[in-house]
Amino acid sequence: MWPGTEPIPREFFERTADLVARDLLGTVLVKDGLAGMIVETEAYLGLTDAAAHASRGLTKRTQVMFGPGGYAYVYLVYGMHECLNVVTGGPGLPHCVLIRALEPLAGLRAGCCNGPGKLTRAMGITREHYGADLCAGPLQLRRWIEPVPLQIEVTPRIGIKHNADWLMRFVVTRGQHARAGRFAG
DNA sequence: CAATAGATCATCT
DNA sequence: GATGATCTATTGC
Repeated sequence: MWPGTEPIPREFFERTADLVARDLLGTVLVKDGLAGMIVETEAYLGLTDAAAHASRGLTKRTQVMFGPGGYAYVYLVYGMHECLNVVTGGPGLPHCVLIRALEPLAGLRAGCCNGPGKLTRAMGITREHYGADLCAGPLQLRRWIEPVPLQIEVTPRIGIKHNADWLMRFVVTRGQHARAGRFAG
């Protein structure tokens, strides 16, 4: 399944969130028969970033971010939407990357994944996936064995109040369709 | 087409 | 008790 891709090693995630957020563009999120390519991410820089949940310290909700990278941080926003994040940084560096949009590759309808709350609903991701290992397992991130050329835009993050001028949002503006045919049939 | 309002609840103060 | 890393429908130009 998922030809042309491979699992992502944990070292990939154990870097600062800005680097991982950029490099996650073009990678593939898979679950059951569903797959989507990540085309929009945001970096949250832990204790040094007032916009990050982890900036207020270790709580029951944020604890997964204080552990090793490559695990899922899923939480509920606005009482109705779940958001999927990837833990990055590593122990002692509680960074994470919010997955904001996917380009459908398999089993997903067009327009279903252009938003952090929508993509979790489309893929059936809930708080039950809190702490799930994204390097291996049913909910998994995979990268292309052959690199994908992408044009990337960097902008401020959406919907936050603190550090609203930080350029920590990464968006694919070109190239996202380059590999879509691989999963088509 | 742009702006605004309402839904709805876990988490933290 | 207030708030929020959202989405959708509705209102107003």
